[in-house]
Amino acid sequence: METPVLGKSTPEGARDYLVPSRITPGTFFALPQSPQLYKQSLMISGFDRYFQIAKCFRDEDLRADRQPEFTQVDLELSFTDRAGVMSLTEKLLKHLLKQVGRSCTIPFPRIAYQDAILRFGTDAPDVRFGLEIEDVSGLFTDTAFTVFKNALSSGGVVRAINLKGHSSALSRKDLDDLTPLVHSCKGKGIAWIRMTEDGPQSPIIKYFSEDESQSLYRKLHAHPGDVIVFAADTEKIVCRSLSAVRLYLGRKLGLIDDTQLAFTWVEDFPLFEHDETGRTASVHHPFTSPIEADIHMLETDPFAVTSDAYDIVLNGSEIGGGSMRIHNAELQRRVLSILGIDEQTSHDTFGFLLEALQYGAPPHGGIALGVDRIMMLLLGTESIRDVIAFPKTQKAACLMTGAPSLVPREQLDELHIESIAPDINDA
RNA sequence: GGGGGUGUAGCGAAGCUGGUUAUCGCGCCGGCCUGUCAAGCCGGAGAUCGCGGGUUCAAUCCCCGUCACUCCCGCCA
Repeated sequence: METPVLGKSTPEGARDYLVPSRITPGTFFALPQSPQLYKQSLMISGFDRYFQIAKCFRDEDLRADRQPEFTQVDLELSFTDRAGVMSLTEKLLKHLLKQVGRSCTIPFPRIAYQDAILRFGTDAPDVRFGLEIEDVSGLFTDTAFTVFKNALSSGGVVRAINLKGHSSALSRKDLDDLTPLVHSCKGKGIAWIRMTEDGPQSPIIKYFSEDESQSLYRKLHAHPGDVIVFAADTEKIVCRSLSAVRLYLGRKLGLIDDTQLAFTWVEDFPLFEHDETGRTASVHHPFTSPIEADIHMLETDPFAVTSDAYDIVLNGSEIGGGSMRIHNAELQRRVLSILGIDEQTSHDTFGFLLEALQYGAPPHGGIALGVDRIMMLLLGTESIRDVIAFPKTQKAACLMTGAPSLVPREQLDELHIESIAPDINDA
């Protein structure tokens, strides 16, 4: 099934690519960030299966694994559930791997979002190696060590990784080299303790009480030959920092088997989060269903509500994500209302969906898999642009054709557009 | 918007602390040889060292600026 590319701009999610309408002055189409609303409409209208190899567009800054136009295998099923989508996806990927002479065992392991964040510091964990993170905040509630004390008293956390048995492989300089890495994650620094036969060596150990040290070693099962690294800050910064440290050291210590394909499901995401301005936003998108058991606390405790969404991760890269969708108009209204999207805006933007839901929609859900990222991982390349013909540069330009480019003023006039950018009309 | 890296022949790279004709591989051109199959041998062309400025007797190398590409943070699923 194919769906339109010229669609409607929606307030949620990434920045849209806009296309001006010549026929209706002053109005714009948006290129799809995903065919989400179309495929749901198809389910509601009675198609029980859908798939599409879909081009998607998101006007955000680029990364090694991200460019603004990309390709998804987009699929949706009615009368299914999370297990149904997961099972289908696993079979699809297994089949795909077979075609290219690789293999995997299904079902894939699953990890809850909160566990992923705690143990790996990220919702896209690379599970090919250990070096897992442990929370040690509880051991330092009354600590004299100001760095930990300040982090904890302002609501932060102290977490650590025990680099078991790697002490001899890590010089003092190696440990000091972690500092700039942590700085790049907005962290203030990183502390470490080296466990030796002659006792712990560390610039910070002198600030710990005997109790603190002992319970720390017990909790982390620390023995001579180990090195413990710490971060203390807000949870977000600690996770980001230790995740970066973990990956860096995993590579440096040669712990990552790059012939391995380690798939993981990440599930039980929260339904909502605070966006940068502190407002309530969808973690996934506004059509994601909460799990049945949490619906009752949507209004009373929205941030505790778990969503029926799932991501699939391969070797530490998110290669797809999906969810069960809301198939009830009333529930959809409640969620939009919690997101602060007023009745009028809901109606103007998603009215067609709300109306369709009213006629009785089947339970449905699906997933979208990132084709470019999967290709990148299967080929072992380091950039998504290695597997895209005519890729965009980091400034989202096409070097070969020179797009984007200036256009003659007449063309703008026809589209009822006037540019405020300097020199734009001199093409 | 912020931080880091890179820019040397068509392509991929080397060039230590500034010092005579900027090096190597692949490719290209010419010749020789050859039962080819990623051939071999000999010879050759090809570089405003991203661009602009500065320091210096002397700059690919140091400094400032600028452009491009790239990695990361913000942003994005």
